[in-house]
Amino acid sequence: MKSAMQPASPDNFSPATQALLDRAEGLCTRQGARLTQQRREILGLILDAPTPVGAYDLLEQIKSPERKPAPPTVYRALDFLLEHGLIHRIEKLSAFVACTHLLHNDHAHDCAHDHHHDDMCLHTAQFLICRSCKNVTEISTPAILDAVRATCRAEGFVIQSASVEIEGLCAACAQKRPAPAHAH
Amino acid sequence: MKSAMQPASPDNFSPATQALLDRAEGLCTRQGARLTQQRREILGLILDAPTPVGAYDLLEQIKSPERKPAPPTVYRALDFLLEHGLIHRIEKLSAFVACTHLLHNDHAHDCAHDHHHDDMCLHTAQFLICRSCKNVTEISTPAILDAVRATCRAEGFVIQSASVEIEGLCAACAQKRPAPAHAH
DNA sequence: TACACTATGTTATATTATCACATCTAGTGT
DNA sequence: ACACTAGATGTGATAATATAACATAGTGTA
Repeated sequence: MKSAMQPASPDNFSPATQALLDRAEGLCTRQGARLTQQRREILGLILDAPTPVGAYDLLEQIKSPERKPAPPTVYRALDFLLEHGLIHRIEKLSAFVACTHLLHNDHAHDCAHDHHHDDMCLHTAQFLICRSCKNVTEISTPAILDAVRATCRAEGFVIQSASVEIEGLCAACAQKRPAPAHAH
Repeated sequence: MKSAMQPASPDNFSPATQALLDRAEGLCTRQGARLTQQRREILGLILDAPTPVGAYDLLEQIKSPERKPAPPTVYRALDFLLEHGLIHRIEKLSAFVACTHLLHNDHAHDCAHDHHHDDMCLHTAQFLICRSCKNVTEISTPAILDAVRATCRAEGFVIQSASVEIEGLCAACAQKRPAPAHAH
């Protein structure tokens, strides 16, 4: 009677989440890395969260009567997930979200290298952050990335990573609470 | 004999910096705000720093035998300067830089509203962050901003602020220490 | 088994930022 | 000059985020 409402702690993830975790594991294996239980759990919690999660939120969530992990446990897992492109850090929020490449089942099975290889190696990502509902949407607009690349080429700047964080109101929230047309 | 080498603490700023501070004061006045001594000092230190400065660096710098300010002193000044568009926060570095609009003397005297009004109200900024020499360059590429705006329009997202932070190697450092052409 | 390598546990601490409340100061109106 | 008010600053405590350093345990391989 309660199995459906269990907290998602020690691997009580939904089948959908498990499927994503399995995909992530595949990605890691191909990179010669291991998605351990610990990392899998952290990634699962991030996947299931409706909005970006802070490191200390995760820390609380993985605590149990038997296990009282310390911050490094979480940060190490986060570092791993970041390095392997499974999650992103939203700088403005000091919080973490799953990479959409992982989430989008569209071209499911061998999506492993479906996204542009460039984009991966550049650790590039773009986010729309809603200040009202706290939802964060990862977008992949070639136009923005192209503009960034063009600028860097012009400056002779060698890009290693680029992040675009746009704060404001998402379409849904903008309707409910439209931005005041401020006079000046 | 030592006046030229004094630490830049209690308003020992160069004439050039003083000029910028005066400009900043003008900007504030027009906005009905006051650039107090304290705020002026913090802004001066940021202007004079070669690279972005952390809040606690500033805190150390404004300490003197007579004055031992606490963190809120610095953060309050920083908040003020941010709100009035005189500085930016580099999220990836948790550090602060002067806004280039303030620095560029090109069209000097009444530059107060020279930059696009839009850009100011949007709190928009773009940075090239060199991981080698730590220099940060603020760029103002219309192409990037346009691409961002176009994307948001398409999504129905209302932009309140947007930041683009690009990490890598500046032209100078890229030559000295070229990025390894990594095999895969 | 022995070894090397990776991952995890554990304690302490560093770094960045804010809260809450007291005090002071500058401008305003009388 | 006076009192009033709003903004600015001082002060002490604490919150929130992140890392260092070193010990231990697991995993794959010769």
